[in-house]
Amino acid sequence: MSNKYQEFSGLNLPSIEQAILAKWSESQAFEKSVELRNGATPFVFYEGPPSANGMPGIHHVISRTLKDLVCRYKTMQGFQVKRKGGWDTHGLPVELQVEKELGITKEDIGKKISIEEYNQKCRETVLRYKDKWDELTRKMGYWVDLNDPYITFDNKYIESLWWLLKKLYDKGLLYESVSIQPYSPAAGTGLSSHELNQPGTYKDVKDTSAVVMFKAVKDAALTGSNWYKSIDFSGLQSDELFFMAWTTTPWTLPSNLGLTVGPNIDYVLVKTFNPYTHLPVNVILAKALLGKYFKPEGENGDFAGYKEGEKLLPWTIVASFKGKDIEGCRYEQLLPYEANSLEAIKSITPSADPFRIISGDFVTTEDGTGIVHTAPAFGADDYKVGKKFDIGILTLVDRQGRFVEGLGEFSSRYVKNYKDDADYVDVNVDISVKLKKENRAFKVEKYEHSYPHCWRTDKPILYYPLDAWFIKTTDLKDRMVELNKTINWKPKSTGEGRFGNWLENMVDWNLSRSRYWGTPLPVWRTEDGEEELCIGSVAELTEAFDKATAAGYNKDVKGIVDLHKPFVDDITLLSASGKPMKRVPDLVDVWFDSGAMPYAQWHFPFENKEIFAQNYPADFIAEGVDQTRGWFYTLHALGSLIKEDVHEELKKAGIAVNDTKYPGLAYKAVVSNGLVLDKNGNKMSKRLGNVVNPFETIDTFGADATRWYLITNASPWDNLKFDIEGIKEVQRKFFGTLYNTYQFFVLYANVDGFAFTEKYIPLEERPEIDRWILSSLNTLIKKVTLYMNDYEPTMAGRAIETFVDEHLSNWYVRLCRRRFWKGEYEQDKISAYQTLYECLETLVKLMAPVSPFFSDAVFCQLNAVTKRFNGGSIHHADFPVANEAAIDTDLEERMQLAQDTSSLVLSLRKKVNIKVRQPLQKILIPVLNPEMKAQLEKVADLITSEVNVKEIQYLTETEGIISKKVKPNFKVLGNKLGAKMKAVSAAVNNFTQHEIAEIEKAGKIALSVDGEEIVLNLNEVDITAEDIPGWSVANKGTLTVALDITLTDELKKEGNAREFVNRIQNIRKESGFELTDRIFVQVLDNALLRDSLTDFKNYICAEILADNLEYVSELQGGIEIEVNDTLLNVSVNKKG
RNA sequence: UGAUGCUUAGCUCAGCUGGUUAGAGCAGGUGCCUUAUACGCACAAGGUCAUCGGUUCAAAUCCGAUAGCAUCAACCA
Repeated sequence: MSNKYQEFSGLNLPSIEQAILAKWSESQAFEKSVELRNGATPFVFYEGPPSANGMPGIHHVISRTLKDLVCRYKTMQGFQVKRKGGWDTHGLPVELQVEKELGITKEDIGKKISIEEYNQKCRETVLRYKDKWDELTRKMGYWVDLNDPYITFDNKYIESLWWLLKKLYDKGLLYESVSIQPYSPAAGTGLSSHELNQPGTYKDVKDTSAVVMFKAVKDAALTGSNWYKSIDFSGLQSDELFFMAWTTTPWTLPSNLGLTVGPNIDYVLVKTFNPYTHLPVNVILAKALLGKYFKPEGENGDFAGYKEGEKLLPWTIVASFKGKDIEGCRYEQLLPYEANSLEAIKSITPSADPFRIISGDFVTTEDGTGIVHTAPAFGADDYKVGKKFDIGILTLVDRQGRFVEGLGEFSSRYVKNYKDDADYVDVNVDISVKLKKENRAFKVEKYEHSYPHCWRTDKPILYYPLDAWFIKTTDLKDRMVELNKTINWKPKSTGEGRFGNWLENMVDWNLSRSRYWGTPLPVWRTEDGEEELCIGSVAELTEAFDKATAAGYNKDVKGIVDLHKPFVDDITLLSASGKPMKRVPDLVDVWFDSGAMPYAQWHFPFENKEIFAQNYPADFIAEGVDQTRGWFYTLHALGSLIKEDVHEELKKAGIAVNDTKYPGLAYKAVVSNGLVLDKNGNKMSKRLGNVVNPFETIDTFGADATRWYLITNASPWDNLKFDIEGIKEVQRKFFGTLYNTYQFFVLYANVDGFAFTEKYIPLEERPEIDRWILSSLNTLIKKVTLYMNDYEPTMAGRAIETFVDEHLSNWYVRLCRRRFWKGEYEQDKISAYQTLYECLETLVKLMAPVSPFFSDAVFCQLNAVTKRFNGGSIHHADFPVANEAAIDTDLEERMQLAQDTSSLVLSLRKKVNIKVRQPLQKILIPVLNPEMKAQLEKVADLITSEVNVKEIQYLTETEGIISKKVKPNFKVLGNKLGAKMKAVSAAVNNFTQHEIAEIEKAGKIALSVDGEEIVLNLNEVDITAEDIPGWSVANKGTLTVALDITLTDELKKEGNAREFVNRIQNIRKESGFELTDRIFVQVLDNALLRDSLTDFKNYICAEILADNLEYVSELQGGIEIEVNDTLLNVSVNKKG
């Protein structure tokens, strides 16, 4: 083992990473990092399963970086973090891809290709890019266990899902019902929301819309109501009242069963004329929408003189009332036929009580009339409100999109032109015409709106009642809302806002999908639907199967091999009464697959109950924000739904269960990261060609730089504008700086043989600057730990960046350089080495979670010499813990003061064009209080050497020398004075130097504002030194610095000497001399510089390691150099 | 259409419970190679804090409206 630190041969992150990757795999570093924490408190992480049927993109890198860094951090903190990987394998995208590749459509399945072959194809396709995913996982340094991943198509996985479904079924939480879903009559199929979200499905179309009039029935409820009694019928056109409702789909009118009003919306009764029939009518509509139908100039118009053809409708408001006042009123059916007779309605829904005014919150006064025509079969809202008020349901359109028989002249007509019939006559127009004629239409017009179309047939879809299976999530709503409050959401607003609202407005989970490749719903049913059986395990199925087989069924079925279609569909089971049962055709939503992963990944409850018990719930999960209503929801919903069953199973296994440990929560903390956009803020898409290839990025810039960039550029939950330039900057600025600092350390540590073998020098024996950087370092540890615990890696990373750049590299190392190469190897030097070593070692540990490669490389190279840590990788080490005793805030403050002072002096020098190499005599600093002076005195040496001045002069008694500025301390005074603040502020700003001196001396001053005497105390104003007349002054905050720019001959000479040294050093370097080579120098005598060189000869010789400096009158082969505008001939030679 | 979030320098981002010179980095500008680093350092310049209104002595910050962008949900009379 070498006792020399290994130097990097240039900063090449990708090649460093390759070496580290090789080492990791050879030493099984990941596995070891988990094993080392055996017996430690587990920190549970769930991997959201990616789908490997597509290529991974850069957005996967950010979410996986986030997951990885949390897991690595927690591991370093002493937790055991197992990370079981997983693959999402079912679902529509897989099917669509297979169909595309085979060139088939859904209709061909079961015809051109058997379901068995089709599903086989899906199974093959689904892990197509697994290799690519594995490669990315490896290269980006994502530590996840891919040796034993959960795979959602696995029989065991499906069996766990069946167990869950059975539990829900037994509790009555799994039920079949009708739901209103997008349906394409042209294609004869329901559409998933995914299909509805394909680009181009929403098109602007012009449809015939109608405002129709429903005639109120004067029954007891109506005439007995308060609002009816309030109407003065003497002024009315007639005693007929009409409710006006608007529709863009007149074909739904025969199926009308109710009218919905907003309970708190204001409605009015208006007397007027029907613009088509010109008959006098009284209509009811929302007050806010009057303007849509009536012109202001028609109000209280000439009723008597109104005749046909008159453009202006006279109208008068007769009465006003709220929606809730008319709730329950009845109206006459608009278009009565056989098919929608009350008998027909009752035959479907015996309890139905249709043709009433009902109320719903979804009603708005944005458009229409504020009264919504309600046909429960053809709208989700309609269905819901219809069900609530039990008005029945009529589906007078068949699955081809045709009216059913029994609708008179409309029977059998297509409600939209689904067949591309050139002679198609729009039935909506005919219905409108009929209503016009019957004095039942008030306004008919073409209305343009966007309407969804089937992506396959391009025909308009309609909303249609279809059978579907649901999970009754609404039953558990309160629990889910309560539990959500205990989840640590990052960012918080997503949990409270987006997710919280989603929970508040939750509807039952529509679970079923009419597809082929997915988890089958384990429900078997007799043909008449009377008997049903839900299967909860393979054992149950086997038993039932055997029973049915014994009864003579399943002759051609081999047995239970695969829980997918078509195999399970071939299985016939026997009902309790001995009838055959077939499986219902539905599959379950793939979101159920992923939401069930906490259980199914361990094949719970069939196996691994102890493992499950230790790994539930998750301490942390992270995915894209698009998963809020996806995975985050399904995990949460299932956690709530299945709580008691989980308790029961764990108890059975003798595992202690309580609500604190298993509250029915699937995860305790969740980070939802934003999207990755291109550098212009556009979404990345293949079409635009702005997709960033993660492999290229990592190969070119390294995973560390990429990860660091992704994490520090923006908070994970903000959208990230991905710009390659940003990665380059990170590489240069951050990794470059750290690299140089390491190389610097190694350069000298190798010379001196520093191996941290000397005993740790106590802080109080170290110089100020060492104590300062160690104080800052420990402050940094505190900050980083706090941020990391709060899932704020961005803040953590930025804090590390600042430390490396501003504190360590550009202050500590810069100021301490001499200590490393000058002098003997004794206490001060060792102190410097120990300090810098500690900084480097701690830093790489702090950054290890985010940049796992470079940190490990540096750490191992440091450790190879010092062997302070007994282990193979930084990821096996413990995260640094801050040493409070090392933190000295006063010290950090005064070092800041030194940095600020230096910066001000440099600024002044630049202003007057005097370079730093030219020494100056002094700077003046007005000190406002003794503390400030004391602080400055401690760092005076640092400042003077840094800015090359001889001394600092402190100004305490300042009246007359410097001019001061005073301003009110708004925070303090604002509270005290309130409204008088403005006047006082003006007065204070006008203080003379004398008044400022007075308040400083007396500690208070009285002033008269608006005739009132107000006493100001010293602590209520901020006094700063602003200017020193005749001096060059700069200030920052309360710090003011003046620079004496007088150049005496002495100073000039010294400046020349320094310039000369600089030139000689350059020559040394150019000549390739070793650092320790002694030289001798000859200078061709020059009158202008002679004094400078003689006076500072000793200094010069010491600096340039010259044994002698000779003045000669003649010089051959010399080099011409320029020293402050004077040319000089010198020769520099190595000695010996 | 709704919910949520965002809008601060040319670009990427800070700015805590309101307090008076709104901060960094990059790019651009100027100047600097003192034995770590020119892939660097220093300095200076860059702003109607999206717009309008309100609350307040005081608003980038709190409230309301508008516009634009984004995500999700929906598109319904």
